[in-house]
Amino acid sequence: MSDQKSLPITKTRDAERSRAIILNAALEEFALFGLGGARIDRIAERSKLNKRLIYYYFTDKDQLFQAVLESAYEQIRESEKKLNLQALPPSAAIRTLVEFTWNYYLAHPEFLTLLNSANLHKARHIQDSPNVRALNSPLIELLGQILEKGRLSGEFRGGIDPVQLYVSIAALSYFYLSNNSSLSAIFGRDLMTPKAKSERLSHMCEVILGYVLRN
Amino acid sequence: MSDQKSLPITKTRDAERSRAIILNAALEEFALFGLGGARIDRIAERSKLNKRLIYYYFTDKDQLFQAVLESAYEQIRESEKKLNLQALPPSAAIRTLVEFTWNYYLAHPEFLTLLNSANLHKARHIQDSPNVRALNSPLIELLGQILEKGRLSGEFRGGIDPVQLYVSIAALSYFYLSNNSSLSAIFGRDLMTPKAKSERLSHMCEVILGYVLRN
DNA sequence: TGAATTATTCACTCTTTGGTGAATTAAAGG
DNA sequence: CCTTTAATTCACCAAAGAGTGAATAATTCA
Repeated sequence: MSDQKSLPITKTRDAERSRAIILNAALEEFALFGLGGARIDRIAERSKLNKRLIYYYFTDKDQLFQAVLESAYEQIRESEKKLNLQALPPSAAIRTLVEFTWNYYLAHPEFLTLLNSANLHKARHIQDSPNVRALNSPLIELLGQILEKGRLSGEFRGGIDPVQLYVSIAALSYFYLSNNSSLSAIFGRDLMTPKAKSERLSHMCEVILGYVLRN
Repeated sequence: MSDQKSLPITKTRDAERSRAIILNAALEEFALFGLGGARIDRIAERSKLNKRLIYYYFTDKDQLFQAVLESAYEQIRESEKKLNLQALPPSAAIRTLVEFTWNYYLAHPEFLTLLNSANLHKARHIQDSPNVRALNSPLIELLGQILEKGRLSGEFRGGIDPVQLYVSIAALSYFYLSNNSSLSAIFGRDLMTPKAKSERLSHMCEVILGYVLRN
């Protein structure tokens, strides 16, 4: 009935939406190819928006990358908040943190790749971002409290630096997942089967809890 | 006295030498910028050899990268061999391995960056390289023996998977060093001061030994 | 409804980049 | 030596890639 001959589809405009779409497409691209390998033209294709828009919103490739990083950090911090670790007994809190870290990285492999790119560039994009630095992991403080609580109750050993512990917890998951391809190739063993993954999680819990628990 | 006017410096030729120079220049470049960010022209400049030579010896960028990877793996395997862990008592052997890993990564930051690039590309270059895969870490077998020896003497707990342990030992050093820039930025604390490094090493030894030792 | 503003598209450009064909020069072998 | 072979240089290209000026169309606001 309606006359579709000239298709006068008036395209709706929405800056917020476009920005978000671009950010998401860029996240995919950077995660897949790294900062150096990412292509702005491909990000445009992915987002199905005009390339010029990317520059309109983000100025250049580096600032786009920085925005992507900021958004990725916001997301993980957001998830961390929901953990509600202070409510748990110390050892359960630590175990929960190990599991959370593992599951988060598993569900967000882009985060790992992104961080690798950021570090290849000496974290310049993070240093330039007050936003990310402000997110200054409140988790560390919380972890400090948990360790102290555990120590007072006699469960935990004393003298643990929360930063060292946090880094170690992250390290055990991060390295396994980020380097999974090369490790699998070298050991000639698929490290991503359900069984392998579950074994890894158990191992990591044993290592970390074995360390924090007295005895 | 001698007539230097026409500088008839006849350039000596040496395929092996040129190959090695290129490989080294490529290692630097890839380590600095990653596979995607590396520039063949820059590798030519670094090596002070003609760009065409790079293609003459290595065919293309990917094969050059693969050759660099192979060489890097050969080197670390070579160093590992010199450790002579079998001669040590089990717990000393484990501690030595932790220290070696840390020191090697510290002395060869290129190795970390290289591996990150390889993994970004799903370790395609490793899978395509029989050479690297053949280097199939004899360390794992050795580590298995050490664990068994420790278990029999009652020092170590049982049921430890050498691969998991190896991955964890590598992880603790690798993550700290590879992500040092972003971690330093986020925690607002320089993780590469001599003090910080020595604390990290102690921490890692405690974590790993705390895990393997019975009790 | 019309003017001002903001979002989007179009059409380019200037460089860089991986890669190559063919000439040239040194070393090796007879 | 002289010829053959292997190492090195030269000049070049087509494609890709980051980035931009200016036109256009939707929205907002008066």
